[in-house]
Amino acid sequence: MHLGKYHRSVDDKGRIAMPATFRDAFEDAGYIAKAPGHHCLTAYLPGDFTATIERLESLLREGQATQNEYRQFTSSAVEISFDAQGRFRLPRELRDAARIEASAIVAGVGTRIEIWNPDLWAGVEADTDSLRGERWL
Amino acid sequence: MHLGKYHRSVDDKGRIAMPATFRDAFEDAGYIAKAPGHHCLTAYLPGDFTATIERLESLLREGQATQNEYRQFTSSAVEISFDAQGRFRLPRELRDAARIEASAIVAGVGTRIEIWNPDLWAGVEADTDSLRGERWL
DNA sequence: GGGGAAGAGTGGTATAAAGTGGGGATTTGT
DNA sequence: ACAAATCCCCACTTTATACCACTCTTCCCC
Repeated sequence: MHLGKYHRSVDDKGRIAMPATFRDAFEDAGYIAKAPGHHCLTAYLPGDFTATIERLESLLREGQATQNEYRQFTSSAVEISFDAQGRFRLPRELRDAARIEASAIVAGVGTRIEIWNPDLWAGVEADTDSLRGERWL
Repeated sequence: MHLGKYHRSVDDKGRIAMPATFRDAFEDAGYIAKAPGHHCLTAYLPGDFTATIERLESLLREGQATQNEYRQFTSSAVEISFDAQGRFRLPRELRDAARIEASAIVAGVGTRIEIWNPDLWAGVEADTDSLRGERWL
């Protein structure tokens, strides 16, 4: 399970340091894809990614998902690897899609890890309307 | 598995550079055919292509596919090879069929690789009606 | 509490690889 | 024989990758 929120710089080559807490879960590789709606990016452990793809392909065969849905998800995804300092490279295409420039928020969101533009992330924290913790605390 | 989206120029000789990520999977050769509906082209690894042909022939025997379907697919296909710079040549016939001119999108779509006219690809990405990622993420 | 070691985050440089454009010889078809 | 298409090199620009260097924090251990 992934927890915690980290602020990271993004240099002009698109390099981001994966927080050390998360890095150990990746065995030298991982995947990044646009989240539906493109508000942020999602980072997957290798196993989680293939499981997600298989779930989507299964829906595709049953006619529950469309070819364009499959195209959008797979074509937005990239495999990442880490350099000796634990950084990975975020292609410009993905940075632009999530409006990420000189810095980003890397957040552990339980089952997944998300990468946000800091200003957009502030919007998540400002959204108190939907907070109804009394149902689950 | 093929992932990622790449923009490529197509010169007046019909040459396209296969993205390096995909190129390694081809052992010096591959196949390109019109996708059903001809919205785009599909590139196959040698093994995937023969498997696709065999699947189609199997459907043909069972009466699930027509002879014209078989004719169209096989006759549209061409074998490709790569030059020293990793480029392959897209015959005019196929470029015209997919409305590809001076540039193209090469997209990894999981089990296959597709080649699109950039404007038509924009239509794929604009198709958000079908986005219901909550079912599989 | 102080000193040292180890790890985490950031920045820069050098080298290799990828992508693009073009020339000229050879082949193909008319 | 001629024009068009194809193939095989070569050259250049941009981008990615692998290293190396430095700072700052944290964590031991004395």
